[in-house]
Amino acid sequence: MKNTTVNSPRSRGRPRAFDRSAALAIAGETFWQLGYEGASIAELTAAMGITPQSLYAAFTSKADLYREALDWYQSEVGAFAAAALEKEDVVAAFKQLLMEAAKQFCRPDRPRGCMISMAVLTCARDNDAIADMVAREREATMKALHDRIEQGISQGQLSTDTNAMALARFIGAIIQGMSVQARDGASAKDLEAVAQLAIEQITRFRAQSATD
Amino acid sequence: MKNTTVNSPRSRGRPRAFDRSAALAIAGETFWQLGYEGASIAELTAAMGITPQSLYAAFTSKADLYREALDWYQSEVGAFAAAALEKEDVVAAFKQLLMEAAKQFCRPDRPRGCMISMAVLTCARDNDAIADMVAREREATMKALHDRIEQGISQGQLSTDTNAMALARFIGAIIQGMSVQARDGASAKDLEAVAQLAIEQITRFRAQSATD
DNA sequence: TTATTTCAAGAGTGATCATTGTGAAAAATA
DNA sequence: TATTTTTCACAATGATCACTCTTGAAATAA
Repeated sequence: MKNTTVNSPRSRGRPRAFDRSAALAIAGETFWQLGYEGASIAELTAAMGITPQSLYAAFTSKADLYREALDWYQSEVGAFAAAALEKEDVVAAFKQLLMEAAKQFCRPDRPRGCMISMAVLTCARDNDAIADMVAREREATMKALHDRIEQGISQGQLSTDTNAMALARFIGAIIQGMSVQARDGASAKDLEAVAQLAIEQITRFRAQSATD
Repeated sequence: MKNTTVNSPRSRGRPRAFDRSAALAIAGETFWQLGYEGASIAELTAAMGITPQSLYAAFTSKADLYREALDWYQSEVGAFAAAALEKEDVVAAFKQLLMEAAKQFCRPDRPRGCMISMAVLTCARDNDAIADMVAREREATMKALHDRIEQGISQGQLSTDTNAMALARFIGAIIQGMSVQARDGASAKDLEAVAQLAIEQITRFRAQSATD
C-alpha cells in the first residue's frame, strides 16, 4: 500500500500490496531466531504474510534477503551499540555498551542474544559464502571496538601500554558469550553481572592521570 | 574388524567391518565442523566411509548419532577442561583452562573452536529438541565452573564475597567468545591475550590471605 | 549345515528445500 | 477505453533431506 522507497519515481505497474521494510523487519527477526539455514522460505513467507513469488520479486533470493536482514539488524537493532561507543569517555562507552547489551539480549519482544554474534557459526558446505559474510561483519565489529580503544588511548583516557586488539577481543568475547547465555535462558540480571566483571577489567586500563 | 565394545558377548552373525568408535570420531568431527543441520547423512557417510545402511544399523538415527558425538567430544576432546579444573589451586585451574582452550581452539588438525559452545544456537523449529539438549550441556559446563569456584571459596583460596555464579558466567562467556573468534580466524596468540585479561580479573578474587 | 547378521550397492520412500512458470487481477500510462 | 506493467495466487520444478527396502554375497555362531 505505502511506497516505502522515498524518492522512487512511481513505477508503472501494479504497486506491491505489502510494506517492503515491514516485511524485511519480520524476515530479519525470523533469521535472527532460526538462523540462515533454519529459516526456510516457507517459514519466512508465512511470517511475512506474502507468497514466495512476492518475496523473490522484492528481495531477489534468500541470500540477498539475508544480506538485507543483516543491514536491518545493524541499523535498527544494533544501533544501541553504535550509540554507546559515541560517549565521550571510553570506559563509560564500554560500560554503556555492555550494560545495554545485557538488557537488549533479553528483551521479551525479540529473539534473544545478538543476531550477528551467533549467526552461521556452523553450516553446510553450500553456505560457506554466507558464513564468510557474517564472519566479516563480526570482524568489522571487532575493528570498531579496537578503533574506539585506540581513540581512548590517544585522548589520554587509557594507559598508553593498553593492548588495543587484545582488549577489543576481550570485550567482543564477552558480548558473544553473553549472546550464547541469553539464548540458553540467562536473565538480564545474570548478564549484567557478567558485564560488570568485564567493566572492572576494562577500568584497570584507565590512564593514571584520568579520573575514575 | 576389531570389535570395540569391550564386554559384548560376541553376537551371532557377520561382524561389522568398520571400527565403530573410529567412525564415531569422524562423525563427531563432521558435526563439529558443520553443525547438526549442516552435516547431512550423505556428508557423514562419505566421511565415515560407510553406507547409510551401516550408519543406521550402528547408530539408530541422526539425532542419536549426534548425542553420541557430543559424548565423544566431552570425553575425547574436552578432557583438557576437566583436567584443568582438577588443579589444586582454583586460580591456577582457571588459568590452565583458559590458556589450554586458546591452544585447543586453534589446532590445525581439528575444527576450530568448541563444538558445544557453538552448537545449534539457531535452528529450524523441527530441531528444537536437539537445541535444548546442547543447551543443557552448556548449562552443565556452567555448573561445573560454578562448583569449582564454590570449592575455591570454601578452601579459602577465593574471597568469601565472590559471586560464584557471576564469575562462572564470566569465564564461560570468555570461552564461548574465544570459540567464535577461533572460528573467525583468530590465532592462538590472539586468544591467549584474551584469556590473559580474563585471568587477571579472576585473580582479583583471590582471598587476601592466599599467595598470588 | 543352518540360522543369523552385516556387508556393499543401489534404488526408492515421502517430505521439504529454494526457486520458478503460468495466468489472472490490478493499477499505472497512453 | 486500451495497453502496458507489475503483483498476485497456485502449482510445479528438480534437488536434496532423513531414512528404508532390496538383493545377494560373506562371515560368524549354534
